[in-house]
Amino acid sequence: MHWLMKSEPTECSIDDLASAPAQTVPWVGVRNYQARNFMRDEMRVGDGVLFYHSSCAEPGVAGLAEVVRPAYPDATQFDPHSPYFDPKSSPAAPRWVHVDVKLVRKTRLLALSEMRSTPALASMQLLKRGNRLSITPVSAAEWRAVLALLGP
DNA sequence: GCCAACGTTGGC
DNA sequence: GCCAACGTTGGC
Repeated sequence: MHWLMKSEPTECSIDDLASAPAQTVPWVGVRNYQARNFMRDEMRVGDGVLFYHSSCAEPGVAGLAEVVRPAYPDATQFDPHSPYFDPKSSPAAPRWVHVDVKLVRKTRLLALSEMRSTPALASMQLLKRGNRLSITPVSAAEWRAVLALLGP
């Protein structure tokens, strides 16, 4: 399958991903059940990821990545000093899990505005009104259309 | 900074 | 289980 994953560049940008050890980051901090369930139940190693910059001056797809580790417990939920701390979770019954994501390649920025004006992408969940979900599935056709826009 | 959209919380 | 209040997301 294919996915779109949002990241605020001030938290983790495509360049941060590129300079991370093994160009891989743990996708910690997701605190939404739908997004968690996608990672826990549906993501497989090798799945393609559109790395999307959100909450910034130029929102859009900034690169391609892939899932390299299946879901496992998010350590930040147990850390009282973390902004992602969840007092209702416990190591015995972890509530939040996440995958690891590895860079495939940085791309040109495919701006949200360009995505909106591309008919082949009109079905993307990202573009639906009121969408806030930080992880959304991308269909095979949408994936191909994005790759075509991004070029080699 | 605004605000629409949506998820979560908690009283009842 | 309902639903109002509140908090968050995220583009603009």
